[in-house]
Amino acid sequence: MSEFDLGKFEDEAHEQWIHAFESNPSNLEKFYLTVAYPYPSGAMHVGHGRTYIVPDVIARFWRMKGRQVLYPMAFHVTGAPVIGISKRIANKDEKTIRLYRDLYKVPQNVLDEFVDPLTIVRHFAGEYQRVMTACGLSIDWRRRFTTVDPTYSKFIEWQWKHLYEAGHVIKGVHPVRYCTVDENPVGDHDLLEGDKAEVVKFTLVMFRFGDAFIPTATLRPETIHGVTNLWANPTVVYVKALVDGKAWIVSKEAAEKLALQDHTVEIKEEINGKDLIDKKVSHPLCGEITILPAEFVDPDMASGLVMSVPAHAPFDYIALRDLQQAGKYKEIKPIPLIKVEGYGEIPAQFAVEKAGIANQMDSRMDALTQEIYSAEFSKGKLFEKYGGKPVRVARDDVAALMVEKYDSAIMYEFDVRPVVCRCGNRVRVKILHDQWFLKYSDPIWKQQVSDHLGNMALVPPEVRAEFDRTVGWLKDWACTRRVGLGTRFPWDTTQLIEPLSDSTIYMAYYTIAHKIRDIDSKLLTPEVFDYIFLGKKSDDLPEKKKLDVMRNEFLYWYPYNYRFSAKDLISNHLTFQIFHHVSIFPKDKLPAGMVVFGMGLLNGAKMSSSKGNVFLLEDAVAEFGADTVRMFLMGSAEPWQDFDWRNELVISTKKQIERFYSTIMELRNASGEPHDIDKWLVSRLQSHIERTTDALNNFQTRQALQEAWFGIETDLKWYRRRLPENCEGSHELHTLCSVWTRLLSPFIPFTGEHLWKELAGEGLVSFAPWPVADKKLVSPRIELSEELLSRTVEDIESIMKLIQITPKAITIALAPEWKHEIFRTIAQSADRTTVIKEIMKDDRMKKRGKEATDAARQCTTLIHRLPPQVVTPLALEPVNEHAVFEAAQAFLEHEFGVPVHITDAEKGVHVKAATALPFKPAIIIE
RNA sequence: GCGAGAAUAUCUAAGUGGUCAACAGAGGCGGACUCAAGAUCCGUUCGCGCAGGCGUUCGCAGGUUCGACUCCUGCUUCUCGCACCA
Repeated sequence: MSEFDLGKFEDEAHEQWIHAFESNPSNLEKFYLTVAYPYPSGAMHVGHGRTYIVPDVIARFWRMKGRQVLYPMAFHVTGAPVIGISKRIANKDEKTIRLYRDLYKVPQNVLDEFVDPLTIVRHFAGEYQRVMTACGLSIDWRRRFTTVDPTYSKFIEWQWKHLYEAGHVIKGVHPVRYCTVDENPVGDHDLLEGDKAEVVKFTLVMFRFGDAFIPTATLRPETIHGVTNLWANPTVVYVKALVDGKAWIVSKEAAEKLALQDHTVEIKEEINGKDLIDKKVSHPLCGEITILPAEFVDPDMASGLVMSVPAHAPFDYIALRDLQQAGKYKEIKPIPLIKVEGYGEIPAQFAVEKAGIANQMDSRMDALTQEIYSAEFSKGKLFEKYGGKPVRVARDDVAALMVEKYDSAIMYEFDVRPVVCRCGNRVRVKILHDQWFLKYSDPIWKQQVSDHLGNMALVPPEVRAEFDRTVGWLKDWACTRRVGLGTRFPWDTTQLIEPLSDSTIYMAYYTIAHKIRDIDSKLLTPEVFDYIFLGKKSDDLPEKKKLDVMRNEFLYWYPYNYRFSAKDLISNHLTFQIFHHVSIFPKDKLPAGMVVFGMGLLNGAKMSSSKGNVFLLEDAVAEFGADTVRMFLMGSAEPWQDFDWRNELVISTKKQIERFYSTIMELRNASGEPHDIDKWLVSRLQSHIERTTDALNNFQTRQALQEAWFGIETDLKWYRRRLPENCEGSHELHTLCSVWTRLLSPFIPFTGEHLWKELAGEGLVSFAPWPVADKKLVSPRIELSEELLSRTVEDIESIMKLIQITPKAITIALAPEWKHEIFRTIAQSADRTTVIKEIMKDDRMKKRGKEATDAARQCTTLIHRLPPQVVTPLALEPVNEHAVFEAAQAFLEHEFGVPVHITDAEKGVHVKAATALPFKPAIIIE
């Protein structure tokens, strides 16, 4: 007999699986599932493991159910991250090198090559395939591709041609985070600081100052009527600059920013902040006012100069109050212009005084400012003399008016600062021209997506709300980039197609990925793809025969049945791909379903490569075995729940597999004659088959394992206990071994293959038929009898534990027929509260008096306590309790080591016998 | 702040109106086996109880109901997303 050796099982299986999962169109019904392909910039950890093992278990399940299953894999290598990584490695950045050398264990000679970004993704793509294979993923690797393959680029170009023709691709202007040193837009992952910063749109209110303008930046242009002064910082150096030909006075920083935002800026002279103080400026909407000094004015905030509305801005109010308390500018009074319920005449004053704020350094100032802004925006109304409009309306009206008539401009700025690039430089807002967008805001397109989403199977169903919301909320998506790897944008080849936008319909590409390689990418015109995917015929298509083969592959496999992905992709990728599908493919080729996963934790903390809190998948497989890793990941939580990897739990999973293995090895040769209890075991097995199948149909890997593993194991324990002494199991057990091995093999395929051979199964277990429950083998009566017996055994045990005497004999007293009658009447009645009265109308019961009412009351309680699957059959037909216990007498005597008597409760053996009820005999221990 | 979910015993976690002191697993404790360890098996794991029982529990506070872990309202805490990017 061979030892339990996962490593050996793995070697054996790999040898047999080499080309086993390559999948071609056939006569069988297909099942096509895909999972979001990885961006291979580092090594796989156990969290990735689950992402790809869940679909594998499902793939293996459907394969055994007789479907032609396709599970393909590719690598997403477009985008910017590896560019940054290779730069950092070239710059000998310690942190990056440590991550790759020590955590990901990249050999030095390979690491040296990483200065070229493509080698990084190529290296890890190879690693991914190796580790995925080690995990036993049943992938058709012939279809592997990367998103920079020339043929793939042609496919993307074809897709974009359609999107463009459908009017979904539009050109626009877009403010981005921009690093002036790198001369590139900056993504989230390239920020040292300020990753939460948002770009906000300020209105520059232009105050006339001699021959120049002083622009002040504000989010609240409607408050212009309440401006009492400007604020300038006396310690800051300002500049006079020609902006688009007009003289502006702004901070030095602001001049730089404006140059990035569609303005020509020519600096003429420097002006010290203190020279501006007490100077007069004017604006048509508020007249002449004075520039006052304030230290809180930040030269790096927008224009570096602000207008002061002390009636409505707490900062302005306090700054003015401070100056006035020092005896200056006493003549300036706050000018209220907005009425807002609950904030008195002058909201800023009201709020500051209510909060008891002493000076501008108070930490509550920001919160207070926010509070007043929100209150005024949601409930405030301008005074009648200023138009009387609600603030939310007036704000946009005034802004538009100012731009139109009073020389105002727009300036973009971050709401949180500083924002710092990884290179150490400050990030600015730059307006990009020639920016292309996917018009996800298009209501017609949205509607098509919503309509189709309604037809899709979403797992778990709760995610539907989030999808619906995402579709409603999506705005236009900037879909071109200036840096990174990827396909050139057809209408502006200096730009690249953005990485999320080139990954929306690649599931269709898998169907032809292994064939299209044979065709020179130069021949891959849009007409070629039109033919393959849409069936549009056109003249002189190249390589027509090959195209027909691909057309057939596509028609066979598409649409995919299920797409798997982690839940964080709902708000982008998973929704994008529906947009693109509905735009390009006909209705019968639109995706059928999606399964959304939870996230992974490691020892209770979030997994994160950068924090070093990861456990590499390869190490896990080497340490515990692939089957152990698979079974643990599938069994610890359902796919959509978050899971937690803990080594000690994984170890016990390994023991379970070992126990399963040795049980099968032990049982497979049993050859005894069948006993009654075999019928019970076989009957129970059918329901385990059914429940495991149901669970996997619903992607519930945990539920399936509970049934297929613990469910069967528990029954087997009872079976062995019930087996007569000196009896080995019957040959029925061989069937059980075969069924059990097949039920578990999607989870533990390596052990499965090995055992399948030991059981002399035909071919590979990976392709063996999935067990089907046989209704003929289900016998509810036997299960019910066994239930009665096991409940009685439990009762005896619990009594024995309590009374702590050494028993000499046990008597089981069975309830008389009239109690069964009462039980049935109650169990069948709709209203269990009044049924007692009905029963007592019967003369036979009346004669028994209190004894009968007591029995009725006890039966009611009992019926409530028993599970419905017990009560329902009992209501129709009682169990022959005599027969059950007499057949089990030897078993009971063996269990308890004393003589067991079975008798009728009414034979007067003991007072306790009176407590006997149907399905709950009285127990007398002496 | 906005949107989507979640909260159950030591931990993971099942449970959508009476099958519930609450499936299952892990861990702990006790025992059997053993020279010993591991593995395996058995028992126990809210409190009380020398007869199969009783009491108090499922984030917090209320409510609906004959009856609530399950339904409703409010609160608290946690996770995910909120975009120019994998």
